[in-house]
Amino acid sequence: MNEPRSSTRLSIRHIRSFVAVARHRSLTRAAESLFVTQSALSLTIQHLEDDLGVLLFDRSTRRLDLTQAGEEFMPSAQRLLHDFDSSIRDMRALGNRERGKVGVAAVPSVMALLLPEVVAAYIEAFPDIDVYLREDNSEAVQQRIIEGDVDFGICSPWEPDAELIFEPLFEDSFGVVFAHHHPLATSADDLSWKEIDGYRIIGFSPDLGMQHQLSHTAGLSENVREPRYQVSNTSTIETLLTRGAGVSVMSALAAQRPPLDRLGLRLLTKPVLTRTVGIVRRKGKSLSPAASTMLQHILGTVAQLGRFPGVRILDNVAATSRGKT
Amino acid sequence: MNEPRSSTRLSIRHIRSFVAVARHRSLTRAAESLFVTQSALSLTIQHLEDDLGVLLFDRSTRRLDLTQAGEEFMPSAQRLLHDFDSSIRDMRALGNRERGKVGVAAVPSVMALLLPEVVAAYIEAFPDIDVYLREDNSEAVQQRIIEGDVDFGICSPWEPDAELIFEPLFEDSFGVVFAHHHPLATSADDLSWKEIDGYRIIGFSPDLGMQHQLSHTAGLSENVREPRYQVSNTSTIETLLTRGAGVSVMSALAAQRPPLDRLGLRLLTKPVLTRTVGIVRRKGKSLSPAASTMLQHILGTVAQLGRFPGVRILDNVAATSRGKT
DNA sequence: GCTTATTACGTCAATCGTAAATATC
DNA sequence: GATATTTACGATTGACGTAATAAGC
Repeated sequence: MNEPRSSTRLSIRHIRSFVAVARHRSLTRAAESLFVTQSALSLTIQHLEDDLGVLLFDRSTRRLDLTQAGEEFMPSAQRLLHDFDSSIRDMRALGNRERGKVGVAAVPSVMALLLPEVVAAYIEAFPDIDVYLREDNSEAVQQRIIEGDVDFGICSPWEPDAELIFEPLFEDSFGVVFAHHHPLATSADDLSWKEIDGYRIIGFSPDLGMQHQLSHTAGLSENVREPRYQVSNTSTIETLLTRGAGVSVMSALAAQRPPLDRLGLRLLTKPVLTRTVGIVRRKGKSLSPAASTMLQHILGTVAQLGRFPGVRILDNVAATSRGKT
Repeated sequence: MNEPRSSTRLSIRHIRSFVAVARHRSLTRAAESLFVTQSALSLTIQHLEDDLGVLLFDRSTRRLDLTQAGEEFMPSAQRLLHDFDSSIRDMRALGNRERGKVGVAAVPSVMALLLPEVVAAYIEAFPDIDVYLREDNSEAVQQRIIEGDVDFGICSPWEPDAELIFEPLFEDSFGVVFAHHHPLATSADDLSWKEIDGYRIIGFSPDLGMQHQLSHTAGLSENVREPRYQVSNTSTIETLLTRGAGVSVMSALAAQRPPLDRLGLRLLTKPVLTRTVGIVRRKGKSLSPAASTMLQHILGTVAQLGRFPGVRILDNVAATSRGKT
C-alpha cells in the first residue's frame, strides 16, 4: 500500500536492462551484452519489477519469456531507450564539434581579406558544421550579435554597448597603393600624408569602414577624405591603378591581399593612422562549441597576419576561447 | 580525447535535473523543486556537461541562462522526461490494477452460476479494467487458453494437456429437482439413483457438461443418460418442472441458483457422482495483475459456495495467485 | 552585505562481482 | 548432472548533505 509519487529510483539503466533481457530472452546473454554479471542484472530486473509492481518476465532456469505486462512495456521501453541514446549522442556530437552551426558577421574588408581562408580551413576540419556568414557594416554587425543572429562578429569598434564586449585582434595602418610604373614606385620608404596630395586619389565608397574612417579623420586633405573617384571593390581599383588612373589610400592589409598584392605599396606615416579590428560578442554568453573552434581558427589566421608591414597583432590572442578542448 | 561509447553514466536523473534548472533558471529553486541541495544539483549538472562535452548553462551568481547548446537540448530533454515518466506511470497503473484487461473463458454452467456475481463485484472494485468473458465447452475453453485468447478458464478437466495446468476449485454432486407439489417433495432425504427411475426426466441438451457427464456414466438408467426431453436453459426447465411435466437431474449447484432455487431438491447418492470444476491456465505463464485479482475474486466467491448442500470446496483455495498484493 | 553558485569532504545507499544455493530439464 | 536464475555478502562507486569558499550585484 505504498504510494510512489515519481520514479526517482528508476533510471535508464533499468530500461536498458529490461530491453536487453527481452531481446536476448536470457539473463545470461543479456548480461554479457551489458558487460555486467547475471546476478547484477537479475537484481536490476527485480528492482524494476518491484517498482512497477508488475512481473515483466516469466523465468525458469530453462525458459525466459515476457509476461503480458512485459510485452506491453516493450515498445515504450525500446522507444525510450532509443530516444535517450540518440539525444545523448546528438549532444555529444555537438560537443565533439561533429555537428552544429556557427554564424559570423563581419565588415566587408574582413569578409574579403580574412574569412575566406579561415572558412576554407574550417570546413575542412569540421565538414559537418554549417557555417553562416553575414556581411554588414559595423553597426549592423553589432545588431546581429545582440539579436542572436550570429555567434560573434568581426569589425571595428563602433558604439560601445552594455550588452557587448569587444576584444581587439589587430591594428591595421594605412598606405598608398600604386602601379609599378608609377613615380611613387621608385622607393619603398614610408610616406607622409602630405606627399601624396599631388596625386589623383582613387577612393572607396564611404560605406566601407576604412573609407569611412578616412572621411572622418581631421587633418587629411580633401581628396583623401572625399575622393572624386569612388569604387566599391578591389578588383576595380586594381584595374584602374594598373592603367595609371591614379593611386589609392587603403589599409595595409587590404593592399597586401589579392588582387592588390601585385601593386606597389608604401605605408603612410606622420601620423600613423590605425584602424582596430576585433571580435565582438555578447557579454555573459558563452560561445557554442562550433563557434568556439571557429574563433580559434580566426585567431590562428590572424596570428599569421603579423608578417605584413603595417599590420600589428594585438597580444591577447591566446586566452579568448571558452568551452572545452 | 576520450571516447565515451554509450551513455552508461548518464541517467534520467541528469535529464530531470537539466530540465528543472532550465525551467527555473536557477540552481537554488530547481534544487528545491527536486528536493536536493544546490551542491548536489550543481554537481549533477557539471557531470552532465562533462559527459556531453558541452556547456549547457551560462551561470554567474546573479544570472543563469541556457547556452545555445542548452536551448538545443531542451526540447529533447523535455520529451525524454515526459515519455519516461508517463511510461513508468502507465506500467505502475497496470501494477496497481488501475488499468489492464482480463479475459476469462468458462463453460456455460459456470458462466451462468458463478461469474455474474464475481464480475459484478470485480468491476465495482476495478472499474478501469476491461473484462472479457467467453462461454464455450470445456474443450474450446482449453483451446482459448492455449492460444492466449483468455487469461484463464473455468471448466471441468477434459483432456490433460502438457501446456496447461488444472487447479480444482470445487466438487459438485448431482441431485434431482422437482416442483413443490411433486410426490418427491414429501421428504428431503437423499435419494438413490434407482428411486427416480419411475419419474419422467427432463434433461439438458448434451452440449452442457453435466448432461455430457451423465450420458457417459455407466450404470445410470437410460432415461437419465439419454432423456427424451432435452432443453438447453434453466428457465425453460423451471417452467416445465413447475407445471409438473417431470423432474430433472442436474448438479447441486445449478439446482440451488436462480431460477431453480425455488424448486425442491434432493441429492442423489448411492453412488455419489461428482463433477469437478477448476481453473485452467497455461503452465509457466504467470497471470497478469488484472487476471490475478480476477482469480482472487473467483476464489472468494467459490469459498462461499460451500454453504450449498452437495457442493464441496477443495482446500487449495488459498495459495493460487501470483504477483503482488 | 546579501544572494547564488562552486568546491571540499564525510556519510550513506546503490550497484557490482564473487560465490553459494536453488531450480529446472 | 548440466545449465540458468536467485540469494548472500563484501567491496567499490556514486550521490547526497553540511559547511566552507568564491563570485556577482
